[in-house]
Amino acid sequence: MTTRGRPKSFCPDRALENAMQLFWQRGYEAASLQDLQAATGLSKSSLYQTYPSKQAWFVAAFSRYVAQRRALLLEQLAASTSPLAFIRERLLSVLEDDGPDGVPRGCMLVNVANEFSLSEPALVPVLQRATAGICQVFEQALERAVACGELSNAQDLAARASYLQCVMSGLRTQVKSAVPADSIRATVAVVMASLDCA
Amino acid sequence: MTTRGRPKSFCPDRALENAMQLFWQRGYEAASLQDLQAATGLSKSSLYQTYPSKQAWFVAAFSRYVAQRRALLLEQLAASTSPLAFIRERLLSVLEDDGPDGVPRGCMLVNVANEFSLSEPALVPVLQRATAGICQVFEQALERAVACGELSNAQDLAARASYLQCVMSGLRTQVKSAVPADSIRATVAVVMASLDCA
DNA sequence: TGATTTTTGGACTGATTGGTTTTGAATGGG
DNA sequence: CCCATTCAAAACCAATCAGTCCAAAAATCA
Repeated sequence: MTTRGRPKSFCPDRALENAMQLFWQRGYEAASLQDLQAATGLSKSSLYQTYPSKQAWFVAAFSRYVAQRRALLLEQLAASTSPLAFIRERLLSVLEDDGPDGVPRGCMLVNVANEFSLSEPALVPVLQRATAGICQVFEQALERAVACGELSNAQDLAARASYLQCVMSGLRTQVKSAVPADSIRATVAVVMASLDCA
Repeated sequence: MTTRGRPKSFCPDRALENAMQLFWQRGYEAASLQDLQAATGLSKSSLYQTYPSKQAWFVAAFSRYVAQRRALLLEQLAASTSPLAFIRERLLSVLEDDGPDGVPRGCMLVNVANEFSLSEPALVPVLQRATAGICQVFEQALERAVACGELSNAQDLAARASYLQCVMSGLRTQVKSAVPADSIRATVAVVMASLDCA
């Protein structure tokens, strides 16, 4: 059972990464097969041999994004000395999110949720788990904040985590609505002040 | 200068309302001209005689939505005895937002912002003004809350208004991510508690 | 009646969509 | 050498897209 025939001449992982970047930036509908070819560098034949459809490419790319993003957040949290600073930085990061064309890419989770609403049953559980995953990271951050004395109110951390995820999504939409950066920063300040209120 | 020839047999306002409902539910790209014909009841010829392109129909429909929504919010605020209750009700209303197909329509402002990011220059000022308009309503509500003693902290009302608009958008995205209703309600509770913290 | 205008509906364009199939060369292992 | 596999490029598919155009019917006014 060894490999026979001509070996793959491209890296499937790299191809998927590039596809992910494409779908992230353009969404599903707006990204055509031509775009997908250009992004991955693969021919149409190779595309359809790797995944059987555009949809399959998309769900693979989206899953990749979800895993990557959660991992990145956890990494940033671990690297941060102050949990609250971590949260503030994450919220403020929506301001530096421009894609190569100067248009904010946003968070692919938010993008996908808004493009499909709940009309694609296959995506619903993925979306649900992904959102919950992000909330978990925020909850972990809040727990640490309590542990290190940055946060006095230790109740309902899960609710506050979901609240933070909600605010994050809202900020992303505001950025895409051309809300001025000062306003975004002011909102972040309100949110940070709200975290420690009785 | 009297009217000559066959009179219009349809109501342009009704047609635009129906077009608005369509674009609200489906977005711009996903709504085809056939859908637009079906929704408005107009023939293709009449469609293109009323507005010169699909884009023109869309911006007209979107402008209509923006005006209508702001008016509705102001009306609800005026009808409400408690400004804070008004805010809570608006936030919770994201839970009752299903379209005819059981899929949440969301807020057309949020939908448009996420579909186009900032890639359509013609939409940017419309989006910006519309978002600011919603914020104004929330700011008015906060002012009233201060006036009637429901809110003790009277500082930075504009920032808190933008914050509420942000939360609203975030909640809409969470609904489209299949976040459970209980979690939504918990988040709303956190937000309401945050409004009055020092 | 005649002039004018809007109606509908269908034919038609040219481009693009996602997807299939074919072809023939490249590249390996057995 | 032979077989298996993969490659890229192109042809091809039916469907759909937004948009244009035309013709004939219908409805009003002068």
